[in-house]
Formats: sequence, C-alpha cells, structure tokens
Amino acid sequence: MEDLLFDFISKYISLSEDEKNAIISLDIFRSVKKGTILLQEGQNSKESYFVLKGCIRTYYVLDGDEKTTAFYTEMDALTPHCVTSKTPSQYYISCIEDSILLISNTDMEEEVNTKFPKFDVMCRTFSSELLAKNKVDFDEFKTSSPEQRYLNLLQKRPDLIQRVPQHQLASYLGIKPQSLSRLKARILEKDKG
Amino acid sequence: MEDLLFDFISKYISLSEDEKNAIISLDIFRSVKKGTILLQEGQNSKESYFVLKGCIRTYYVLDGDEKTTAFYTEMDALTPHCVTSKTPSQYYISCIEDSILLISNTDMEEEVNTKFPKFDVMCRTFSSELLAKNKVDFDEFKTSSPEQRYLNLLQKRPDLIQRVPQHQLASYLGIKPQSLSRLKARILEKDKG
DNA sequence: CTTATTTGTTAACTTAAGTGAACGAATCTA
DNA sequence: TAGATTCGTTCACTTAAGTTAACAAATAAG
Repeated sequence: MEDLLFDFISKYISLSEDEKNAIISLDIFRSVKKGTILLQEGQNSKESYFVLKGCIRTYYVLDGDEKTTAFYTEMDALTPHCVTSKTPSQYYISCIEDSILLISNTDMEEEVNTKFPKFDVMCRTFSSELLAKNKVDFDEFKTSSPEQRYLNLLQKRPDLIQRVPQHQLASYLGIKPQSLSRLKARILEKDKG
Repeated sequence: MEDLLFDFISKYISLSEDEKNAIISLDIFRSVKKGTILLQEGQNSKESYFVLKGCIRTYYVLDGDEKTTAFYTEMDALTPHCVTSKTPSQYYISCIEDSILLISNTDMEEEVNTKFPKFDVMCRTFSSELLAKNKVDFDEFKTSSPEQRYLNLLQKRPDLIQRVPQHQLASYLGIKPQSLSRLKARILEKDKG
C-alpha cells in the first residue's frame, strides 16, 4: 500500500530509502470502514486526508438534508477548510466505501516539512496544482447545464457513477435525485431515437 | 499605490525597507485601460496578476458566446490555469475597468523566491488559502439556486453588482441575462408584497 | 451631433428542474 | 429471516430557467 503513495510522490520529487522509511515510521496509514464519519459540522480539526484506496465525500446539512459537494477517490487529497481557517467545520466528511487513507495532522506536517524541505516544495506545487484544477472544475460547472454536467462526469469519472449512491451524485451535480433519474431517462431516449 | 501591496503583504510576512525596494525595482506595476485583453484563448502565458485597483474578468467563448466565470477586484490574485499547466489557455482575461495591476511572470517569481525565501512561504500560504476559499465558493454555488446566488452576492460583493455589466454578471451566476432581469424583478416584488 | 452598436428589460412560449407522493427493490438490523 | 428503513424511479403538478423577439436606454463610433 505504501507503494501507491511513493509512486504518487515520485511524480513531484524523488525520495531516498531513508526518507521513505521516515514517512512509513510516521504511522499515518489508516483503514477506515464504510460509514465512518471523519469530520463533523462544528468540529475543529487539524487532519488532512489522502485517499490511497476507497472513497470519501464532503457534505453539508442544510435545512435538514444533505448536500454532497465532493467525492475524493484514489490519489485525491483533501485538507478541510476548517484546518486552514482554524474555524469550526461547516461540513461533514464521511467514508462511503471501506478505505485506506493517509491521515496527517498540521503539527506533524510542520515537523516533516522542517526535516525534509523538499516535502514543503512538493506540497506547494501540489497545492497550486489543486487550486488550478479546482478552478477549472468550477468553471465547467458554471458554464454547463445539469445534463451536460452528468455527461461530462460520465466522461471524466465514469467510476463515480457506479460506486456512488445516486442521491449523493444528484446533489453533487447540483440537482435533486428525481431530476437525475429523469435526466438519465432523457439521455437514454435520445440514444435510442 | 505600492502601499496597497505592502499593506496586503504585511498580513502574511513583514518586509524590511531593502526588501520593499527590491520589489519596487522589479517594476511590475502596470496601468491597464478598460477593454484591454490580457490573455487570449490558445495563448501560452507565464503572467500572473494581482489587482491593486480596478477589475478584471475571466471568460470562455463557447458556441460563440461569452461565459464569464470570475471577477477579480482589489487585492485579488489570479494565476491563469495555463501558467501552471503550461498548456494553451482555454479562456480569456480582460480588463473591465481602468485598472492598476501587478503583473509578474514565472521566471521572475522564481528569482525573487530564491532571493527572499520568506516570499516563497508567503506564496504557499496564500495559495492554500485561495484553494480553501475557492472550494467554499464552489460549495456555495453548488448548494444554492440562481436566486440564492444573487442574494448571496448582494451580501458578499455588493460592489460587483454595481460595477459589472449585467449580462456578464448573469453568466457568472450560471444563468442567462433575461433570467437575471426576471429574478431581480421577482425579488423586488417579494420585498414589496 | 448623429448613427450604430451594445446593453438591459419585458413578454410569450418552451423546456427542464423542484415538489410531493407512490411504489417496488435493495439494504440494513434486530 | 422478517420487518424496517433507505434508495431509485416514475408520475402529476408547480415553478423557474431557456429561447426568441421586441424595444428603449446607454454607449461607442464616425
């Protein structure tokens, strides 16, 4: 399982065996059961997540119902807003599949970054990459209709549509579950006709 | 005008007079006329922008019409996607008011960051802050209706509604200009009734 | 200053999403 | 495994956004 992480890191920096061992000795790999809530609304947390296997999602509870805003799957990283802002979290994070996560906390990161400065460089690169990606995703969302968003997702993350409950997928697409059902039926009709 | 920048920077790090002078000597302050196109679709650019005064917007041209995705006003920073990805830009950036911008390029930044390591630290902090902010904005967009988005904007960036053309504002809200007009009329009706 | 062009609004009509309810299928859970 | 809950879909109806067109107001161009 560590190999997955090191393969990922190797895209940014190269690590010596010593450095790899140092990371392993941090003991940050965690097996998390489906359904586990990693972060709750109102909570203050210093934990960041990196998904090695499985899927976690972020969601708000507004007027009593859940609004799913993101899914994180293999090789996705998530630093919750509350960690950077140091304010209570506005949203929940839950594990929707049995997963293997890398869970780090801010204090530990500072220590590692001091010990291995190139780690710091990697994180900086990674963060600006994520920012750019997030903006593009936002742009795509803004400039397309629910139907286009669904078709887009079918292209870019076809696995999500299979592995994620439809009602969660619906709010991720910014619509109601009934609208997603209808929209899918509409697309099927078009393909036939 | 430099003071605006240094006030902003002082929120992250403190600068000596020498360091301030070094920044000024980079000669990165630019006056830009309304209507100027800073970046075009298909272009490769290494320039990043920081708005000291005025307003710039990013927009795509899809099926022949403009889709505005963001407005950057005083103290907002923008590193276009093409700069980080090193691929041709998918969108345009234009100046919608006479503005004063700080325009830097990647090469210059590297030089400055080597000379003043604390600058590098600042950028890292700033970038992860922006990422967090961008995610929250995306979440808000996803979880709300066009009308809610408009009301939200009225709260958070009331100036935008005044200074920005309505048809650009409409696509920023993910709707057509006609829908924005209607939506505003609807809100006025409600306030009366 | 006059003419074009762009912009914002309104209106009538079409299309798609929201809402509330119903119902089988899948999935917990005891 | 029996009963309860959750989930996905369908339907009828409501509401709001998309579309096309028209027109006045503001802005730009000559």
